[in-house]
Amino acid sequence: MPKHHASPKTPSSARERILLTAHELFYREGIRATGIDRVIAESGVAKVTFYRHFPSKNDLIQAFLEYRHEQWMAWFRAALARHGGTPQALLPALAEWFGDAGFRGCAFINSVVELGGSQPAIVAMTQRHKQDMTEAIRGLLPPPERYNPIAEAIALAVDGAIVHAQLLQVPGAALAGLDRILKALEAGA
Amino acid sequence: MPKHHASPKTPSSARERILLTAHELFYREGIRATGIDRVIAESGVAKVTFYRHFPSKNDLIQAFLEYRHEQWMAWFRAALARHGGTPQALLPALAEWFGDAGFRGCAFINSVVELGGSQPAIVAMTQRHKQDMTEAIRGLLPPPERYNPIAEAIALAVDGAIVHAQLLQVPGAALAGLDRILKALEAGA
DNA sequence: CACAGTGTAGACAGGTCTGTCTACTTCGCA
DNA sequence: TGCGAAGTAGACAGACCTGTCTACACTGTG
Repeated sequence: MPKHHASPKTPSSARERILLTAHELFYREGIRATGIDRVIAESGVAKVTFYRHFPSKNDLIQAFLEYRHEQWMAWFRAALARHGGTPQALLPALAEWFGDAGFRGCAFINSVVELGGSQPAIVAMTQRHKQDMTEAIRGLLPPPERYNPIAEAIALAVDGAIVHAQLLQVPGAALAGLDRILKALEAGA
Repeated sequence: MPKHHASPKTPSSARERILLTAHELFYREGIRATGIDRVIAESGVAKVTFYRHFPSKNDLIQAFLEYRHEQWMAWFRAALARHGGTPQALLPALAEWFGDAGFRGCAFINSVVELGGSQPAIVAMTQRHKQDMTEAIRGLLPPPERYNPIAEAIALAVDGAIVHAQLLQVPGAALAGLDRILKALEAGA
């Protein structure tokens, strides 16, 4: 997934600076591990400015997830298209992401784990994210209707691969497992 | 997964009470969401006792994961055997777990997400856990060697199902996806 | 009985966290 | 010029957190 670089020279708005900084810190370190003072310090805004744009940390978290969803889905769709737009395109596309030095799994899974119990909005946003991901996967399948129920199984396997790449820190093994599953699903279709 | 009930009447040791309480709270609420004062209050020990048995919160976390590993693996193996010991046994076994009111995904995935970045020991324990889970799955497969490489793919799909059951909160859909993958892998074998 | 081990209750210190607020500056517009 | 909006730096309050410590009680053993 391409990084969105806010160049230090870009006269971006305070809100954008906060959001980009939070995105980077929340994804890299964890939401609870990142205090708002750190976001404030690294985005170079004052506390009053921070709270003017985001009335609470929860507001920032939700903005982070919305931003993440847009960015990730755009990358996902583009990467699938770039690699041929077939189910097999999932492998090189995910390989790009897993190979990224900043890869730390799925921001939505991570957020539900950290905060899903206390913030239902995060669960809802995650469900929407996974639905959109599944629809993107469905778009890789050939037109016959019988393929359509497979999209959910593929999405499940994709999330399994994401989690394995994160936990086991061997992206190649996760991709091999996903490859085998994809081939089996296609052969059985 | 069967709950380990420490009856209020059981004269269990302080250490055991702490560990069981921590297990319940950490799994249900999250590790970071559970302060040690809460573990102390709910296990009915004094702070000195707590720190005598667990020199730091990190020690307790690791004990929690070791305990969880033993309990979960014992349940997993027993459930697979109870349901016939074939790959298809994964479905009713996981259905038991997903249907449990206290289900909140895999404690190891959750712990890596919450703390994996700052505690490498958690990552290592998680990797061992997933390895043991994969070996238990491998034990479901028929003896021919060619089946062996499939265990990793099945384990990946199992973790995908666990995560989906947690995120989407529709256990049936996750199990249906896993079922389709299992059938495809068996048919392609 | 004395001692060690194990337990109780809880005060305390210092750190981190989220959110409220003061005081001041800069910019754009009427 | 005056005003409102948006920005700056940072103090402050109260809550929560982890870990240290005091004082005392109980039990088992030599």
